[in-house]
Amino acid sequence: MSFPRQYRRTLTERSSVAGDEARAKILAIAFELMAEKGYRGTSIAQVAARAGISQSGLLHHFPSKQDLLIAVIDYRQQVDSRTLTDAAGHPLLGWAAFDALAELVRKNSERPQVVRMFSTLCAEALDADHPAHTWIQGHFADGERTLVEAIEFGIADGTMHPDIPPATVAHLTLAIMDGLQLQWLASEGSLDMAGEFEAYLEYLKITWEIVEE
Amino acid sequence: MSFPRQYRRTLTERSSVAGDEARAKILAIAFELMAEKGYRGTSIAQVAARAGISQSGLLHHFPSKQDLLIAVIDYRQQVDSRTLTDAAGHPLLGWAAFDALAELVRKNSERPQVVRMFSTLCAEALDADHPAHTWIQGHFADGERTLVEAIEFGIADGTMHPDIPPATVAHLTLAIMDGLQLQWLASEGSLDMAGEFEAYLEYLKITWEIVEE
DNA sequence: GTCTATATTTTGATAGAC
DNA sequence: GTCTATCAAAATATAGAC
Repeated sequence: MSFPRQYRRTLTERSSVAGDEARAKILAIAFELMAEKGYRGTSIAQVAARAGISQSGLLHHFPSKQDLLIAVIDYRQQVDSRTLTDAAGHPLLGWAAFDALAELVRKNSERPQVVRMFSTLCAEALDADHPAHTWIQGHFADGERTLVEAIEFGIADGTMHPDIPPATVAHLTLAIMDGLQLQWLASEGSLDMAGEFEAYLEYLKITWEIVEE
Repeated sequence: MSFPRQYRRTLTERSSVAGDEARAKILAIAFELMAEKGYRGTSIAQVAARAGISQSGLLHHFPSKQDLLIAVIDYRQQVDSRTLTDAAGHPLLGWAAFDALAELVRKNSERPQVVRMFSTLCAEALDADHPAHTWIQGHFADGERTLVEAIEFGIADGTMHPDIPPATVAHLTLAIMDGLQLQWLASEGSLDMAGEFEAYLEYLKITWEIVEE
């Protein structure tokens, strides 16, 4: 299949290599800066300066500071997606979901920037006036729902004890992840975040796992 | 015992009622505002306006924005002190320390402002350039040390299983507290933070408590 | 102890040339 | 697509009167 020449031309022009490179560079620097200083602590002038572009040059790609924030959040979303899904895109259920979380924590312990971005923006976005407030509420709600479903499957499955309280274990598990991130960042990486989470998972299995004999 | 008149006079003047009231009002409003918007998101003009005083009037009591932040952190420190100590000021040890934490979580679940202040400033202060960076590092280090000592006492005491890993359990317990706070704030109080922490404590005791027969 | 006035930067954003 | 020039508002802080 081939496009008529005028459409081909349009496509080429819209995604010019130089343009995308500039956009990507701005986005990467905004990500880094907002991870460290938050949305409120980051100015578009700082981002522009580090990206080696003028402030107006930046605003050509992202018309406002909020647009830049949205792009940063979207980028993080992409980086993390499919973590709790299998190769076919189906959600992981039962203990597989918890093992995937342990895998995610291990992955995160090698990218402080991504962890920092979440911890910083998450706390900042607790404020109802923050542009990412809705995002963070959805993030927590999604996390809880996903884990609750995974646990309910584990009960039905016969691999988790029927007395396990799904919502409580979901809350505690997500709390451990977020809380360990704070300690890990504050300790400048000296805390073994992945190891501690795996220890938690081990105790969880001792308490609630049902193993076939 | 009585002071010579000139000293008495000095003491009276230094802590004039009107002055302390203004200071206290400014402090309360700064606390509230920084809890919501963080240090970077709060301007001294906003604090002054809400306190019904001019910007310069505020700066008479707190010479700079940083001084205001330090006062806010000190104030929180006072509110929370003696939580892990008994009436005589001695540290609580063994399971008593964990029970005191559960009590603290229950108390916190009735003062969102205090919780919000910690969660917001904690994340903001992860940045090495933040004026409260040293404070937050000390906060985490203190928390870990206190809990590790409490657990080691419990082992020596014979009330905790000798295989309990003190540092890991300390990290997980503090992580649960901080992580639950984020979820609780994001859910606008609909999550039962105290109940979930007590559930965690129950599992912890099932796993590690040694009960006399 | 509180005020008005002011200085100096920095902020987010726009207009318009190239 | 990137720039310079510019704007209006907001920021922290100081000086000095009362």
